Amino acid sequence: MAPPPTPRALARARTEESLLKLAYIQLDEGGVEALSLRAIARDLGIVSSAIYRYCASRDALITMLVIDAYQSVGTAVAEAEALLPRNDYRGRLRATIGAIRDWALHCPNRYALIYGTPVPGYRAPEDTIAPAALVGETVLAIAADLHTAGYKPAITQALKVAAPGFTQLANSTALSVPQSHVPIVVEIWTRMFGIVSFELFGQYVNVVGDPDTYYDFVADEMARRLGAPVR
Amino acid sequence: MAPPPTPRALARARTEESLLKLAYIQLDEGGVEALSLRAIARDLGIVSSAIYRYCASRDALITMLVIDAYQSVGTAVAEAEALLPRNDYRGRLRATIGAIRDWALHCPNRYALIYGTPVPGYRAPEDTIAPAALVGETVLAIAADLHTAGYKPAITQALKVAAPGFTQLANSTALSVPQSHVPIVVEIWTRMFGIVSFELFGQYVNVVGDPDTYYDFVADEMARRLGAPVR
DNA sequence: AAAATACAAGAGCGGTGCTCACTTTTATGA
DNA sequence: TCATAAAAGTGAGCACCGCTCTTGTATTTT
Repeated sequence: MAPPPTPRALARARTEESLLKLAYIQLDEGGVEALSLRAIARDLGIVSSAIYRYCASRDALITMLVIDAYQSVGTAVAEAEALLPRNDYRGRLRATIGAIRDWALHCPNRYALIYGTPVPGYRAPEDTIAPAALVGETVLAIAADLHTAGYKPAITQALKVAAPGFTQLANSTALSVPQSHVPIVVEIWTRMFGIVSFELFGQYVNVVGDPDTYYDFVADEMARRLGAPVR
Repeated sequence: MAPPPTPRALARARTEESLLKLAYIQLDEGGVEALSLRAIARDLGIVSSAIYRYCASRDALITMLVIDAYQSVGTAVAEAEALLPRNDYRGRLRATIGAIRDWALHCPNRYALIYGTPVPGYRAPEDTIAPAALVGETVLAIAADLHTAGYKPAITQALKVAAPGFTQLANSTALSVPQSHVPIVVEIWTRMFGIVSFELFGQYVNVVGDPDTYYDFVADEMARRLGAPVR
């Protein structure tokens, strides 16, 4: 079925790979703004106009990086969270936010790319939706396990908050989370990135003196919020 | 004491004002990326190099806009929150996050400027610290009033989270908030911007179906978190 | 009135994204 | 096998950007 790849196809694959690698170097070193197709072409040993054989536009390049970044952080989170015993709910939450944080500190510009200001004029294409849901899925799984184990969050009112995406996710992944818990999951999911963003974007400078302790603090709060037993 | 302003000084003041006005138009219409000193010079009827008489660099321009934006949102929040009865804590929290949200939706690019990705290479100068604290001050005041009124948040553990900035703020403004409540204030303050950022930056697309209800929901949660009586 | 200061102009440097006409290389089907 | 089509690469060019530097002019200040 698969015909042997022609030399040209191989060369293209190599070039595309190098292109992405160079793009990441630029991104990591100087943020989105530093992304320059001309510079990539130069490093690729190619004339500036030839780069458009491999990349329709600067925005297209950014989209590739966005998707890749979502997958990267999603995987990092899933792996970190998977290391903990399933019934250590607080630990799993701590691992989740900790993995987000570590990933973000490790490649801040990639984090900013997906959780910071959307790049101007750039509308996220459909392709980014699925990978963007990865971390939410992890949180949802923790909530589902809690529910299965019989732990209940303190739902003090029956506010019907429509959360179509997460509800759909819960259904499609066969995670058993009651409808009424979904907004809480959205809340927790939001809080995780809110905290990491504030730390990374400098809002915590002179505000939070000891981030590690603070992360422990908020992880406990999240666990409590979801009804998990806390040490 | 004030010598009569010379014609030249008047002209300069006028030019500086127009410059800022034009900068805001660019910012509002196209985001930070659209900020172009050359374009401003053009609109100002001035040659491109002459703009540097009024603005040391593009970064300097951005700094002006950043400070102004912090003050703008801080004022909007303070005014909205001031309208509510002092003992309607839940309402005050709702008004605070609501004002942030309204302001952000009204001028999304200004919001992104201060709460989104820090602009590349740009380090926030000292001048931005004070105005950046305005919203935090409002939240702190609500917490202080709650404390004075005898309401207590559920502090379940004596986690010592250093929050120098807020603590200092509490002292300097003579707001009576016990040390142990400060991390909770930081948490609430973070949550507010986390939610607005997620909405504004598109993370809630296909996730939160009804933002208004969701904001009501989270405001209740914040009130409860701070120990306020909820309807 | 003279000297110092502020403002404006214009040319220029090196950089960007992107297009277009063109040549060269590679793959494929008659 | 060989012509033809498709893909890759070239180089010139357009319109923009931030920023610098020199030169000339207008306004203040001494």
